[in-house]
Amino acid sequence: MDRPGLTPERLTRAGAELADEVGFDQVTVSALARRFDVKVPSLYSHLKNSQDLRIRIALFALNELADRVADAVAGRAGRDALAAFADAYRDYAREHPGRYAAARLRLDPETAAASPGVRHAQMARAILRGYGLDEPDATHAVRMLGSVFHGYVSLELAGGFEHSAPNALESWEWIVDSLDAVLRNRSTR
Amino acid sequence: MDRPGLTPERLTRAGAELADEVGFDQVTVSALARRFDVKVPSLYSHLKNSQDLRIRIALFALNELADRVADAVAGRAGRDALAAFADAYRDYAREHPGRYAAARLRLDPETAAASPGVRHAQMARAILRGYGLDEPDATHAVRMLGSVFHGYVSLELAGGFEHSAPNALESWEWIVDSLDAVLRNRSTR
DNA sequence: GGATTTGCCTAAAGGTATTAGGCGAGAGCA
DNA sequence: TGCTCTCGCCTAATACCTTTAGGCAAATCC
Repeated sequence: MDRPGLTPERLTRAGAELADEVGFDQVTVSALARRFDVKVPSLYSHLKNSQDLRIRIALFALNELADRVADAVAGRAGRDALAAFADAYRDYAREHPGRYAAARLRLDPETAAASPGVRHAQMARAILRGYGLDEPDATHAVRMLGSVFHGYVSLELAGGFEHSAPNALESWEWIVDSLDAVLRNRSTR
Repeated sequence: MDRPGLTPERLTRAGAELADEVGFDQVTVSALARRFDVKVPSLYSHLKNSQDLRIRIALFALNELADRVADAVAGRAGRDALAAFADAYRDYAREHPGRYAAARLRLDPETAAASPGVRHAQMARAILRGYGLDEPDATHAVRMLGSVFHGYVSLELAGGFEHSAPNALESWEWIVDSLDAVLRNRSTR
């Protein structure tokens, strides 16, 4: 009787893949057990419960996304950095819609504070340094960028831009341009 | 044996209330049956299934939100109209988080095309008329507004702005100002 | 007033989440 | 080599949600 070698890490990764295939809300302990060809209760030695699984997937996705964004913006500044950040964000969501949905899971404050989510905020601030914004403008700007990126990607993934011209990429570039213009205008320099 | 007088409309409205109380993803046929003090299968004479219930709640919420927005922007133009639109949107989401979540339910294309969602797009376009945008800028702008409003409200409802200064309202106003500035800049007039 | 329709009910099957407890295989030790 | 212990997956069982099939009684219609 071969043991499948379940670990929280393998389960999390498989859960992330499952999310991309069938949607994050279809990620279930049962489906994961089927994927490993084990019985459902076997997973409960490695996972606290169903919500624990979802949180692990969310943290996994946040980390992966933060890595991508960090990589994309490295060595860039100003408009370049903004566009790289934006594209990294959108591309990740398009490649991994289930993981992206997972990354939006509401985390309790302690978990969130210790999560890779803080890396995201730091990177957004780093990009804004190029625009010379003082507080509280910098915070407002971080929130605006987060809102636009998340909002656009959500609407695009939901199919909101599928059946009308112009295509989603054109609007995305127009919007990134607009954000760049706003930030330059807000600059105190 | 008094009959509770179930109808799809009453079930939908009660479902919307339930969503605001316990969250849209906790809205279940069982919970609704409990609320009416009837047995679960009784609801299946009035609802096709669980998904049908969710769709009805989504359409209900979309309609209600469109009414609110229409009311808010009536008689306004330019920056005034934009702010009224934005605030109506945000206020609805804060008052009715469950219904707001319902309104984000992904609808199949036919349902969406016949849904109150089209009213939303029309109202957004109406507001943009005041800014004198030609196509395709107008479409880009509609998408940008939708993204920002939806993104901001999602992040705020998820508690993203709770534990940091400045407060969510200040950022909201800063962002609406920024949008107004962008749109004025994009104007061909 | 009798037939029909309507509206909620019981019964039943299937899926997911979760806990409790069992059993066998491999690790450590003599 | 043989004993013990632990670990990892298993069976059993409970509970809740969804959905279908079919029954029964009250309301409605002629």
